[in-house]
Amino acid sequence: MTNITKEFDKKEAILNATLELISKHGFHSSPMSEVAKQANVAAGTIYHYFKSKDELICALYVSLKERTTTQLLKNDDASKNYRDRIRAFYLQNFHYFTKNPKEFYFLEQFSNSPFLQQIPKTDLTKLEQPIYDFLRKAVFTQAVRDIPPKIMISFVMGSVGSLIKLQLSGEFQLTSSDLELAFFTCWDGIKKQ
Amino acid sequence: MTNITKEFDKKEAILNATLELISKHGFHSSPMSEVAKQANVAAGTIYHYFKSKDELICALYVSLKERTTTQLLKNDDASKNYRDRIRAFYLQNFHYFTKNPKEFYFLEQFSNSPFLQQIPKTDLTKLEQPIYDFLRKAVFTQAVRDIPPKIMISFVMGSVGSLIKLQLSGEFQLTSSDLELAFFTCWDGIKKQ
Amino acid sequence: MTNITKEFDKKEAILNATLELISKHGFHSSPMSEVAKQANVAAGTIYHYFKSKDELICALYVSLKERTTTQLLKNDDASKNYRDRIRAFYLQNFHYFTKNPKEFYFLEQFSNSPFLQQIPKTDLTKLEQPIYDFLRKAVFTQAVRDIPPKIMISFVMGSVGSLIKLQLSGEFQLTSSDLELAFFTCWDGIKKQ
Amino acid sequence: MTNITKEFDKKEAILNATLELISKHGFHSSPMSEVAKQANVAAGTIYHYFKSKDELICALYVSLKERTTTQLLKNDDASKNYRDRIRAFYLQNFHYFTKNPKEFYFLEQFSNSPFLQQIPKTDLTKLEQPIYDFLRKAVFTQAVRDIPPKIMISFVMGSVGSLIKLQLSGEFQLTSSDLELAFFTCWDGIKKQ
DNA sequence: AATGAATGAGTGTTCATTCAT
DNA sequence: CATGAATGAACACTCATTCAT
Repeated sequence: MTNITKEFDKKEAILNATLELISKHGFHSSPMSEVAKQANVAAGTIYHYFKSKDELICALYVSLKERTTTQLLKNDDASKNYRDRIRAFYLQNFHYFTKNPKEFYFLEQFSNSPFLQQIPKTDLTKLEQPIYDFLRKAVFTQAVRDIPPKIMISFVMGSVGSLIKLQLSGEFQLTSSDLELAFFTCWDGIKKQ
Repeated sequence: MTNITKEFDKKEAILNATLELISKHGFHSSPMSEVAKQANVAAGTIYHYFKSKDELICALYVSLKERTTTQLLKNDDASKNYRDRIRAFYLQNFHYFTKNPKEFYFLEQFSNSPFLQQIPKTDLTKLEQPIYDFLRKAVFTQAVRDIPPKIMISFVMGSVGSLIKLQLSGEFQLTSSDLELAFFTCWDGIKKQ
Repeated sequence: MTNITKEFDKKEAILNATLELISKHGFHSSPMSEVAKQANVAAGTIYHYFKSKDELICALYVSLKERTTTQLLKNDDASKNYRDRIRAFYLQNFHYFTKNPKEFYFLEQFSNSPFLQQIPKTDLTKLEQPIYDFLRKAVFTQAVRDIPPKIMISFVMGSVGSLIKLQLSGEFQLTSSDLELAFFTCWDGIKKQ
Repeated sequence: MTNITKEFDKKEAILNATLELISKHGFHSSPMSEVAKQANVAAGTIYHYFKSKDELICALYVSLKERTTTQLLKNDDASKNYRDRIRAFYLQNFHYFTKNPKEFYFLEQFSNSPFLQQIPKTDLTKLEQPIYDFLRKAVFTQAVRDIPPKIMISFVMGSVGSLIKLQLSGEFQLTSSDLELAFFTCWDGIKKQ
């Protein structure tokens, strides 16, 4: 048990160190030796858990994507109407990432980089499935505007992602009523007209 | 004149080569030696025009940002109403970047990377000024919903950017009616309610 | 023990290689790649032991300075009179460096170069302390002419250094009686008049 | 005439710039491009006057050596006795170089570097001839101790050179009586005993 | 499993030198 | 004569990865 825990700790420590460094310094400027230092392990140890730097980075992406997806939907209450459910999702999205900027920065960097192509399409689909299902169902149950689900998702995620960037950039501090207003703007676009 | 043209050509060739490589392979995996090869110049020549790799990349960002900003607004017709003007901007945005994916990929990578912090805030403000002015005026003239301009811009740019990514990802080909629908979704969110 | 020896050997090998090359070819014309080759290590290995080329060169200077200072005084016999002690020091100086010309060439090059300024003053003082103490005591005990010790040291070291250069230049082979004569010349200058 | 003057000026400017840079930064860290900038000429222009960097550096050495040799002997008065003539030479040596530290630093760096080997032996001999002759004659006329002239010169030049270094190092400011004392020390060593 | 010294290919950059103008 | 853009070999240094311990 101790060993398993230790191993777990070590792998986790490496992933955390990678997140820490890449979110701050980018893929380049995050050498494995620094990751090792930050994780308090030897450089060689990383290669017990990950075949290469690329694989480490991709593993971190997958792991974060799973975690954040769960987090974004964790307050979802299927008994409520879609307006409230989407509102909760929208606000949770904003709050989770503004409270966890490292994860946001890493995910943004990754998904805008050629690294993304290293993740098999099927894996990507699976990772995005929960959110995709959530919003697609809203479309299919005619709770929102009749529009291809992919476009709907793209619209919602793009607008809230952009809002998070605005907040994290520090050039504009959103109040809770700003946030409410932002949600209205989104909702008024996607609701059944 | 010949000299000016030549110099211009060489600097331009380096910038183009950088765009080509980084949009495809990322900042890492785009060594200066490859940039030189692609631009048909000697490695050392790059350093006549740019002090370092970082500066080259930043210069490319500024140059692209200026060009694309102009492009996005080039069809703007102040005599029309804001709905039509914003629609034209929205569609032009989509068309320009889906036709110039390299520029889109580069700009996305750059603005999600720590490189962005190397651009002075004042320069960034200046670069975004035209689009900021355009949309802010829409708010101030009460042509659209009364919402902080920064949030409005973030909303519009985020949603269209996300749409461009969807199209470029290849997983969904938007028809022109899809696009029209997407604009409605955006417009219905931001119009005066 | 094996590890310690090995590590010691490698660091030592790098320092020796550096001495070899710089004494022969100067700071420029002694690339790190050549140092690596000469030391039978990989180029990168040098950077395990030294942060940069400058630091390697400075470390070599300090190490040589310590070693040679010890060597120059190793035959000193405090029970003898100062004339004999200084004579022994003078001759030992000549013999040590004419037998170890690489060390002489390196030290001369270094201490006449801007590199010297990279060594903190306090470190320099400490390195020169043993010889300074030796000659200063000769002044203070009134064994030699009453003259500021710094000037005395400068005089003695300058004259013997110059003699070593003459010998190493190959344009004049000093016999042992030449050497004795040279010491007389020095001694007659510094002795109590 | 204008052209000749100009050319002269330019060559001189290049030599001065080289002296300036190398005395301060060493051979390495004195790139030709900097020399050109400092001399207010184009990089290519240097190659009209000097075949290569090495040749430029050697030419500077020869030129400085000629100039300084003349300077060191310029106050020599053959009508005086050798004690006074050597004293004048000794003091002039000290004063000239403490007032022209760049020349001292350059000459020291050069003559302790492998560059020296690029100067043909015969040229070196010729350059040192005036001083050699001066001191050799003192030996031959039995004005000073009977000692091989080479050793005598080496002794005198070494001791005064070392004194100059002491002064320029800033760690000891010699008063004029210190200087006088230093000369006594030298003279008492070389005078007829 | 874990280490971290060692590797060496590869990187960004420099700089002596050339040559078209 | 003079320029300075252009060259590209060479340099200092980095860093993902390996492997003996």
